[in-house]
Amino acid sequence: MIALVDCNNFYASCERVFNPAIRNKPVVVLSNNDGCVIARSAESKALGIKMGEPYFMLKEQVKQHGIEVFSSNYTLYGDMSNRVMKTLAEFTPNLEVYSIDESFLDLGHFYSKDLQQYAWEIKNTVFDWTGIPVGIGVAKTKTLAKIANRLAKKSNKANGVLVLQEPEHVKAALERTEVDDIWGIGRQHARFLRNNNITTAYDLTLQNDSWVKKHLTIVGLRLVKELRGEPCLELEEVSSPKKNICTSRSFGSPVKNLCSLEEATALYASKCAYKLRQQGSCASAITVFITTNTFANTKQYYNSRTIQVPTPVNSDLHLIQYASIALKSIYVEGYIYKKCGVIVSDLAPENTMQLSLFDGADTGKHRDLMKTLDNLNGKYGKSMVKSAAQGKKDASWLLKSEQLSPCYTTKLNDVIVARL
DNA sequence: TCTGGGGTCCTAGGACCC
DNA sequence: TCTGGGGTCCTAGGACCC
Repeated sequence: MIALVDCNNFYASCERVFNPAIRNKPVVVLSNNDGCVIARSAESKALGIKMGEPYFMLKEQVKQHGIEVFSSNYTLYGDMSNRVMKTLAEFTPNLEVYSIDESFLDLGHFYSKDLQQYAWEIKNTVFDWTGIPVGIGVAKTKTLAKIANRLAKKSNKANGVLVLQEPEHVKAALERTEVDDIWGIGRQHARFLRNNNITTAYDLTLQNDSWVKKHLTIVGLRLVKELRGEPCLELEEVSSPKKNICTSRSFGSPVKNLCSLEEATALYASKCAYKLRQQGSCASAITVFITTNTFANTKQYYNSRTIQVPTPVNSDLHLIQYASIALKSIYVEGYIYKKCGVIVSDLAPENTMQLSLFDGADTGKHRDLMKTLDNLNGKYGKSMVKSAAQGKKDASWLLKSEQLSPCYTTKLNDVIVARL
């Protein structure tokens, strides 16, 4: 049996743990740049606030209902996530951390225990140890566990924990689940299924395998088998290294000049370089893209450029150099830019790197330099030491984060300031 | 005025090989 | 009218996830 443990309204719950004054108030957390709503407490959902709603369209409601608004604080959420996952690891030797707020737990070894009771023990312990409320669904496959989890949260009777084991319970759950709500069925496939009179998960399990494969590909067929109780998706306990890494942001205020774009590109290139080093990879291709604001009624421009490099790299300085060349080749004056980003691809492990015969990249020197840089920044705070190309920390193009909460769990200084 | 930022996998079609 | 039979690799685009 597999359990899916999912944190309720995760970002909003994180804000509440350290701020008791907002525990019974409606809370929303905004996307980067304070753009739109990405997390809502139960009270905010009840007010009808939608996922992805632009914040500027919400200001009246915020005032009217006293909604507590927060910029997203990924330092805090990442640390809280670690605490939750560590707690979950106490309950099983086999666990897959699926996202920042979800984990699959293999409960196969506990068949003799009462699963319902065990799930409750997990739920209560996570809350006691971290302050984060979770929902738990238990079933024979990952896809069914997802369905159980969803119903666990919806049903008053289940109250956050649902075990689907008996065939009649599984069938009832499938009949209560619309195709749109199945994990792995997105908008397009849901519309297609509805057009074919398949409206519930149960309907889908009755379809013929070859028809499913023809229209929903092999991915859809696996999904249908999982719904029927046949496991097709393994628990992935070790996360495999990323094949692409991207860092991109919208600007806090519109950008026209090349100089600001260069600073932003340098910053994102160095973030990509850091992520590469963290997973022990080097990149052979570096892409830079820039775009105007697609929502605005102004002249639009989008372009990107990919540079293949002779020797794979993961040094800030190399990445920044290549990214700058790419940027200059696509920059056109006269547009108002909203966003840019850096993508690194063709990744290879750094210890099996193929060196170029004609390239004097000084790989060893850069490796030592980056190790020192990472050590210093790890000890004294990120961007303590950085390339001058990244510009100053008060640049106007930087993200808007006007309602940021303190990093309660990772920065002592933040907490002291907050208390004062 | 103001609309996020990451990822993965699959398929079809083209170019190429013998 | 008829015009082989395998393959591989790459890319773009589409679908999905959080």
